[in-house]
Amino acid sequence: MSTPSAEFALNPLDVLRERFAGAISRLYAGTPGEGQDPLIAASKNPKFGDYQCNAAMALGKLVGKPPREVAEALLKAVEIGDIAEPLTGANIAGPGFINITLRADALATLLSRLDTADLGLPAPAKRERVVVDLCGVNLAKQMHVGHLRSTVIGDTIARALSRAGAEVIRQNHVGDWGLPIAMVIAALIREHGTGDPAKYLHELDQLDRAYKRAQAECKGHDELVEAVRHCGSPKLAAEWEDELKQATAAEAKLADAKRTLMALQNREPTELAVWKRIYAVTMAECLRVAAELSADVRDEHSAGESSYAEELGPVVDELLRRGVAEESQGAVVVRVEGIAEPCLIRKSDGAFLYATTDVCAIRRRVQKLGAARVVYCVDARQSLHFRQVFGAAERAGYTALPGGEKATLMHAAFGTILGEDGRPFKTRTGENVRLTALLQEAEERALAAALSRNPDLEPAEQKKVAHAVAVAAIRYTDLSTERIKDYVFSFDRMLAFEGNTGPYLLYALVRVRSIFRKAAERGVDAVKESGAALRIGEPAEKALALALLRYPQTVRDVAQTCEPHRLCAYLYELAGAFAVFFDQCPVLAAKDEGTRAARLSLCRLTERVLADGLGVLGIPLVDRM
RNA sequence: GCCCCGGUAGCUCAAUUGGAUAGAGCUUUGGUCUUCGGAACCAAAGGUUGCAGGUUCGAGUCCUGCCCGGGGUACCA
Repeated sequence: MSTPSAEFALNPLDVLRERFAGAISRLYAGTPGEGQDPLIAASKNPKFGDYQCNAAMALGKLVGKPPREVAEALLKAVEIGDIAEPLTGANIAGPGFINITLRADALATLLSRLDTADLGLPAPAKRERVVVDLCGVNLAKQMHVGHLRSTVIGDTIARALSRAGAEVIRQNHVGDWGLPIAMVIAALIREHGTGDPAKYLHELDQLDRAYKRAQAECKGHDELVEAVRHCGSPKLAAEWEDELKQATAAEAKLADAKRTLMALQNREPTELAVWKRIYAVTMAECLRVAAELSADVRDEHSAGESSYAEELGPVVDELLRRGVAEESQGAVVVRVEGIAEPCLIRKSDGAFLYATTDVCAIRRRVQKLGAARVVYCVDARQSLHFRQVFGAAERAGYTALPGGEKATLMHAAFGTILGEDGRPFKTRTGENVRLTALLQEAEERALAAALSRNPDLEPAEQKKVAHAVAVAAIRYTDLSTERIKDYVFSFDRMLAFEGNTGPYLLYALVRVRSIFRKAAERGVDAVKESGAALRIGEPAEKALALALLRYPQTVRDVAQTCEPHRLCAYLYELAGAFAVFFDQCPVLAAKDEGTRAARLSLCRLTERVLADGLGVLGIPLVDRM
C-alpha cells in the first residue's frame, strides 16, 4: 500500500507531511529531533483549520525548547505557500499546534489530480499478492446467517485490497471432508442404494435434511448410557432398554460413517460419486446465494479441505522428523510459544484435524500461491485456533515465501450476529436463519419502503431497486461497525433509511445522479460542463472537496487494516458533505455558467467516488429508488 | 482456574492508532425550504469514556489491579 510521492500527491496530508518533514530535518539536523514525524492530521474542528501539524510538542521535548517556540521556528521554515494560506503566529494554538488552511486554488488543483480513471489509486509497479480466506461453505448445508459475515466482510476486504493495488486470490475453504460428510454419504447410500446419486439428489434442501438426520442418528451415545451398560444390572438395563437400543444403533451408524470415510479416502467409486454429487448440488446453491449478496465467490475460488487430504500425512511426518512436532499423550502436537494449549495435528487414533488442514493451507498459500499476506475472515471464536495454527506454521517454516521473505498472517476476526434477545441469531424454532430467507424479507421490506416514498417507480425497476436496497442494508449493517464487535440483527434499523445506513448512501448517489438526468432534460451538456475546471468557493464546496480528497487513502487504510467500517464512515461523511452542498449550492440553477460548470464537475467527481466506494462495499448501484 | 474480546450520551455506534472542547445517527424539542429527489439540511438537549491507580506537555486510546458481559480452553469442525 505505497503512497505516491508528494510531488504528484493529491492528498494534502502527503504534501504537508513531506514539507514539514523537510523543515524539521533542516532545522534540527544533528539533534535528537531530526527524524521526528511531522504528525500531520486533518483537523477535527473547522476552527482549527483544515489540517494541523502536531510535531512541535514532541520536538520541544526532544530538543529541550518550549513547544511554542519550536512551532514558531517550524512555520517560518516550512514552505507551503503554494498550497496553504500564509502561516503566522496566529496559526499556533494551544501548547503548539500549527493550524493550516488550504488555498482554494490548491484544492482545485489537488481535486483535478483525483479526477483520473483510477480515482487516485493507480496500480503500483509491484503488486503484492494476498490470499483472502472467506465464505467457508459447508457441504450439505444451506448458507445461513453464520456464513454472512465471513462472506460479506471477506468479499469487501478482498475488493479493498484489490482496489488498493494488491493481486487478490480468494479462497473459499469449503468444509467438504471428514466424518460429518461421511455420515451424510453413508446415510444417503443406506437410504437410496448404490445407484447414480444424480437420480435421487437434486437440491440442497434434501441434503440439509439428510445432514441433520445423519447427525441425530449418530448421536445417542452418552456417558449415562455407557454407565448403565457397564454396571451389569439386568434391572437397570431393562429400564434403559430404549436408550441402549438407540445407542447401539448410533454406534452402528457411526461405524458405517467411519467405513465410508475410509472408502472416500481410498476413492471408492460409489462413495466418491455421492460425494461429487453432494459437492455439485451444494456449491451450485451456495454460490448463487453469495452472488445474490453481491459477493464475488465463484467456483474457481473453492479450495476445499478435501484438496489437502493427500498432504496431511506427509506434512505431519515431516514435522515429526524435523522435530517441529512431537508426540504427546498418543497424539502429535506442535507447541507454540506463549500459548498453553499446543496445536494438535494428529489424533491418537491416527486421524487428522482441522488444524492439520489449516497448516497445510498456509504452506500452499504462501509457498505455492506466493501470498505475501494471508487474511482469514473467520469468526472471532476461532481466535485460539488461528494463534495455534499460525504459530505452528511459523515454526514449520511455512510462512517463508519462495524469495525468503516472511508472509504476514492475519486473522480478520468478527463478532457474532445476535437476535433481539442477545443470544446468537436463530429462528423461533432454534434453526439457523437462511440467507435466502433473510434476503427475501429484506427485499420485501425495501420494496414497500421504496414505494411508499416513490410510488412512481417503474414496475420494471422495482425489483432491481428492492434488491439493491436490501443488499445495501444487509451489507452496510455488517460492515459499518468494527468487525470484532457483535451486533443485533434488526430489519427495522438497517432499513430505517435515516442516518448512517446503506440506503442513505444509495440515496446520496441517486440524488447526485438525478442532477445529471435533470441536466439532460433541460438540454444542458453536463458531460462537457462536468469536465470544466474545478473552482472552490462556498464553504460547502470546500468541505465536499476536502472529503473527496480523502478517498484514496481511506481505501488504502481499509486494505491495510482489513477494517471496512472505516470506508463506511468515510462514505457516510462524504454523503453528508454532499447533502449540505446539495442543500446550499444550486447546480443547474447556479448564478452563472462558470459556477454551474464547476459545480457539475464537483458533482461528477462526487458521483464517481460514491459509486467507486459503494462498489468496494459490494453495494449494487441504482439510478433511482 | 487460565487465555482472548468487549464495556463511550436513554438506544445503536465513531473517535484519523497518544492530540485541542470525546463526535455521529436514532429518540425528543425547535427551525429551514415557491429551487436540481424532504429517505434532506440547520440548531438545541443529552457524558465521571465500567472502577481505581500509573506513565507524560497531553490518555477513550499505553501499563498494572479490580468489576461486569461474551467467547475459548488436547484428540468435533
